[in-house]
Amino acid sequence: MSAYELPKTYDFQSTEQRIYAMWEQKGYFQPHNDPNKPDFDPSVKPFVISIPPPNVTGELHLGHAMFVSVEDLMVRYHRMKGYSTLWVPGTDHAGIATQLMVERQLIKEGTSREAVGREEFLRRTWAWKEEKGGKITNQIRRLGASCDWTRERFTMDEGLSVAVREAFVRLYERGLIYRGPRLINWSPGLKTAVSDLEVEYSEEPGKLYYFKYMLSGAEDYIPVATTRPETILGDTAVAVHPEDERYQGFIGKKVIVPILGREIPVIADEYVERDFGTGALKITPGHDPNDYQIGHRHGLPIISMLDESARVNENGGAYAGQDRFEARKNLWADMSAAGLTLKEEAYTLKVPRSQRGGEIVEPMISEQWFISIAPLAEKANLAVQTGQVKIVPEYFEKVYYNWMDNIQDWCISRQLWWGHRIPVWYCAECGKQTCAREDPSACAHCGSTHITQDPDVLDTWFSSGLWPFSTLGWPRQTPDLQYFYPTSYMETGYDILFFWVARMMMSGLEFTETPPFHTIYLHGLIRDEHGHKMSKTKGNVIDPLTVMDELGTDALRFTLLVGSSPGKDTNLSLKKVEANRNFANKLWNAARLVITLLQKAPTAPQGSPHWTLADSFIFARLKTLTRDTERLFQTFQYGQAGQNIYDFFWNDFADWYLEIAKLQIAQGGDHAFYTADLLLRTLEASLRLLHPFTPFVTEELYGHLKAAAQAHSPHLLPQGGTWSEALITARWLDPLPEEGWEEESLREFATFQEVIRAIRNLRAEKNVKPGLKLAATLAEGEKREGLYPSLKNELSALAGLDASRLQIFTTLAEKPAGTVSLVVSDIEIYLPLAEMVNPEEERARLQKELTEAESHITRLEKLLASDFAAKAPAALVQKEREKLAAYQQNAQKLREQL
RNA sequence: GGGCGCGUAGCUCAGUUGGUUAGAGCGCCUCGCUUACACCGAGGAGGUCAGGGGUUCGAGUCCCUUCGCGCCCA
Repeated sequence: MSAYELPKTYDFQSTEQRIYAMWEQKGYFQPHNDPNKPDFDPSVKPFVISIPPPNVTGELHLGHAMFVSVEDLMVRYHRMKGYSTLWVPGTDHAGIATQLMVERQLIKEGTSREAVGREEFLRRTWAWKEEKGGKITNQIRRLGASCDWTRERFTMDEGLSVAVREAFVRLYERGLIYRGPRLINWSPGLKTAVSDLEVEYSEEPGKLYYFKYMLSGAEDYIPVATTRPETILGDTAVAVHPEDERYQGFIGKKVIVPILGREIPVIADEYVERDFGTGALKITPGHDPNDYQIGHRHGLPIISMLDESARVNENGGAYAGQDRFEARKNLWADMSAAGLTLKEEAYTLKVPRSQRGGEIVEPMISEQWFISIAPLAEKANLAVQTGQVKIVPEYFEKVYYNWMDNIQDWCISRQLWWGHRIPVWYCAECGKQTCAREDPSACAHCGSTHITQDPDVLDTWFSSGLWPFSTLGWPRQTPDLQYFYPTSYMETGYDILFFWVARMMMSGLEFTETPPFHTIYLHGLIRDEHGHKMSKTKGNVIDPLTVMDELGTDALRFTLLVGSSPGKDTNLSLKKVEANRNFANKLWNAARLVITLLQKAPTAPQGSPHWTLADSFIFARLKTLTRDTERLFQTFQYGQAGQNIYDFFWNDFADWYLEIAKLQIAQGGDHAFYTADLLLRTLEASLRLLHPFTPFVTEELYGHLKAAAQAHSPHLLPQGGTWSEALITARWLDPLPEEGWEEESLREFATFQEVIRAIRNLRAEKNVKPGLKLAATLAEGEKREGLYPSLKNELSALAGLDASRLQIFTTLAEKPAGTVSLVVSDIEIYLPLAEMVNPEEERARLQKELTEAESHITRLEKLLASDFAAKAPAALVQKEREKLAAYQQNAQKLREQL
């Protein structure tokens, strides 16, 4: 017999790349039922996920590792279930980030974006993308992502650009896109508009400045407080609360803007908080969103006092040309000199900072493109309300509604070069706009050829919003689009629910008249082991690539998937990953043992199987596991599912069944054959259930197990009867139904485990030498007559008894002399340890057990005498009655010992 | 200000239609290199499930409330 042997530890480093290459090369990542091929069967159900496209400039971080782990699990599960599974990968062009990167390179070369010009800049950006853009996708491959790389997309690809163009033109034609001056968030560093969503408000120490707004033609003044004195230059009113007695007399009068000397009105508005500051509010509609609205209500003029670099412009009088913070200092100093200041107070500001780079953004009036979003939002809201689209976890539905109900028009233009250019041309002669699917050569209104295209590009999220259908070929009705769309799940982090998911919902409903997916699964964010956000400054960043190098991809994936639940943040520690590396090794070694054992078994059975108690136990447990796993997968509780499989494999299978199986194999004959058969089936089933979690080690072991089994015997087959070419495409193990015999086997095996634990416990307590085999006498009780004699070997081996000196009786008339007794349920065990123990201590031990049993008896008697018996489900009551009977028997046996 | 969530063993967390004696990993204590695994095995200590009230035969789980913490939106 040529022995099939495995190395002593699982070497993930030599395995992962090889396995991934094999999967990809064999085409397993592609849907098995492809609408572009002649044998396509439209009746086969597809399962589709579009990847949340990472930035093409990106580097792998744990957020990526998380979504890849979850999505790959979903995809592998459905693939094994027989769906025609498609996971579409790709990247987005990340307008700002990519442009910055290329600009930085240009600056290093001593030139600049402006110097090389738009065309050359774009050429260089594409060159950069071609050269370096593949990095993130290769890193995603390392995570084991089983996406169809033949369908990889990029938001700036020709096809996706056509989609963007089509979407823009359609919205334009429907009148949902407009251009105009509005208050937007401006990035002075990047010189572009940024989305409201891309602004974070950080609490920072600052000051509240109190000063005088002098009444025109009088000595009186209104005290006003502000956090940003420089914006005084753009003030167009002072507002007070209409019911504020202090300022009643001022309403309708004029006040004078400090230093500049402009006259502005005092207005009354209920927005003003009387308790804040002085209760009088300066209004700067050109540089504050709330003031902007108040300005609108009162028809106030809007003054922009900053230019695109956030320097004071010509409206700032003497301060023109100064930076915003410089102007703040100077203006305040001048006001102070003029006797217009009152005081300064420490105050915590909420400073608006750009998510990218942390620069302080400036609310400014600017000419931008917008989408009238309300009509789209309404449909998107309805799709969730009607249950067409489900959000997991459910409580995020409220967050979604809340946002949709308060949605603001979406500013889609960016003053960048890298991105989809706005397809609108302005005519120099008639002044009208031409918006077209194909680049026009003449004005659509007057035919003039003097037209110029709008210089702006679209927000990257505009193209990402089309992702689920643009990647499948939309607006063309491709076979992929027809078959794979709408997609199935949208899986991503809850932090981009608004940025991206909401926008896909709106775009999908608008352009394809269907929600782009039926389920939105949101995972939480990953924090460090103490729940802190990871950041470079804190130095607590965990790099997934390093983790994979050191502990293996499967360990990282399993850690991210298990112990986390949907929508909740996960704290990751390397300790956990290490524990799961150990689990992978446990799998490896259990499989190694199974392979060794099955080669020791006969190659064919002689008769039909006689299953032992241990056999029944492990199979019953496996059956329960298959049912639990299915239920948990269907309800998105992947973490719990993984935990269950882990517990089953390590505790039930490795710690208990394998130990017993060694003995059963050693017996030889049919017993050995059927043990090998069950070992194989249980292990193979475990590999299938685990494959979506830990694809590499399970695939590798599947290969070894299959080869070893096939080499040994044609009769050794997996549950279900057939081997698959590879585990990735093996059929999922469907739930195994209960047949009625399981409960008793499980109960009896649990008692057997307790007997062993009781003996081990006593041995440990009494410091019996580990190698010393004890004699023992056991009374198994009438109801299980004959069971323990059949377990003699197993009991001896596991409890450290000497099988030749182990006597088993049904009942015993009297206690053997010189022994210590143990009682488990109604089983009595006697060990010849009398000389090692103090009789008083023994009595105390037994008395303690009796007291405990009696307290249970009292509790259960009380329970069964209460309303419980009448109102609780009958099966439950019955169970409690049985428990009571068991405790009564146990107590009886204990009393006999005392 | 509006909304959402969390508080379970020393640490990090599971615990989903309410139903045994509330679990895991790590850490801790005692043993043990028994030919799958020391990335291991055996045994053990450790919890008023934040506090209070309510619903129920029965509450970590449902409701109310107090305290503490976090997040999102204004």
